[in-house]
Amino acid sequence: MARKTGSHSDITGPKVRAAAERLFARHGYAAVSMRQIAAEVGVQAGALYLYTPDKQSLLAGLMRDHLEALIASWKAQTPASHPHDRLRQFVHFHIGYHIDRPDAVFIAYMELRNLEPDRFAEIEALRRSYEAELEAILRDGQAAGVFELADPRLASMALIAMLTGVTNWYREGGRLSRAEVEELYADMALKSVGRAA
Amino acid sequence: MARKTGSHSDITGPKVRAAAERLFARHGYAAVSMRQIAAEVGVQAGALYLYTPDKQSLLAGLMRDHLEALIASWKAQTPASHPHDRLRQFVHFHIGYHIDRPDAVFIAYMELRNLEPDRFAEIEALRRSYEAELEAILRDGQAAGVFELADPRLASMALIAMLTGVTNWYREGGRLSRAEVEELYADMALKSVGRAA
DNA sequence: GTCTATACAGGGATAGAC
DNA sequence: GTCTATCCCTGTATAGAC
Repeated sequence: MARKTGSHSDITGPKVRAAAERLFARHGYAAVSMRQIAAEVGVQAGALYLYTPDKQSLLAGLMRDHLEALIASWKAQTPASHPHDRLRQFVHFHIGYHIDRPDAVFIAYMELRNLEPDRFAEIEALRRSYEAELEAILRDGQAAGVFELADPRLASMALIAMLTGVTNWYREGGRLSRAEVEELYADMALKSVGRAA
Repeated sequence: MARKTGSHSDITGPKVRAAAERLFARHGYAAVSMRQIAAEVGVQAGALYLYTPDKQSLLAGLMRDHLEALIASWKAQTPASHPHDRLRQFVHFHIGYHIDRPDAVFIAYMELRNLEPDRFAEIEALRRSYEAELEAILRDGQAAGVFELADPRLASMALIAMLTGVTNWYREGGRLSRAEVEELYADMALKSVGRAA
């Protein structure tokens, strides 16, 4: 048996981050205290400062890690060759990824205003680089004559908002399965950038 | 000339609400203090309690007033007779109304979690009754054979999210005019519920 | 109606013992 | 690595003078 006391930085660090993520998502960054986070982890408030220089760094770290993992995960997908299939692939990926990480998603989209300018710019750049992936798909499809788009930038904003909104209402075990939800959104997305009905 | 001192409750009350709306939207409810609001208005913190019993009532009041005005304003529109035109009318109304009130919109969608259960239920009911207006349009269009919809409830969620997202990026005097934005969103919305291209 | 003054709880963060 | 203890600030809200 390993001894009960000793170094725990390799386990406590992730626990701190997990607790912060859950609490920030549930109550909002500003409404959560370091003491609450500490209580969730089972340590005293002062001990948190072994794992983060301050509260805001904890928030920024969660956001950065989430967005970097999101982008890396998308780029790891084998790209479908036709814009039509590629868009469908994006919809499935985006919804699936977001449904699985509601807390991280919520924080990354809602707590931006609690970052100081430098950190805000960094996180915002990550977010825009992800959005640019969708915009590229739309532009490719437009160039190939597959999509009918008056404005690819606006269309990418509209679609991202539509897709991300799924996290506001989707519940595991609800009326619609994940696969059904993904299919229905993909159908709407594809129709919205196609030729007028 | 009217005297400089005396009763100001008829003017200070609205100023308190306006300041709270601006600050809550900018920094988040939890991050804004009563002292900050008071400073914006030009009174002491204690004086705010002449206009609200507490901070949360101030928030709930802003939300309720916004949603009630939104719903009343939509119901005051002369309904277009065909589902197709009615949906287009909804898109124009929704975007126009939301672009004009970014602060109120932001608060009503983001600060729900800061309400206690009773107030949450009240505000949430208002929000759902507004969403039901869109869902009704979609169902009517489906029944009339104008729209092709696998699931009107999901489609209404998807469209509301898409439309409301415009407040995240639209800026007065930007690349696209209001009218252009409304048109482009209306086109996408109509295509998304139409027949597959 | 607004003010000053203040009560009292809780915030983030640090120091130093163990 | 975690603890207790604590600093100092800020939070909401109230009391009582004017």
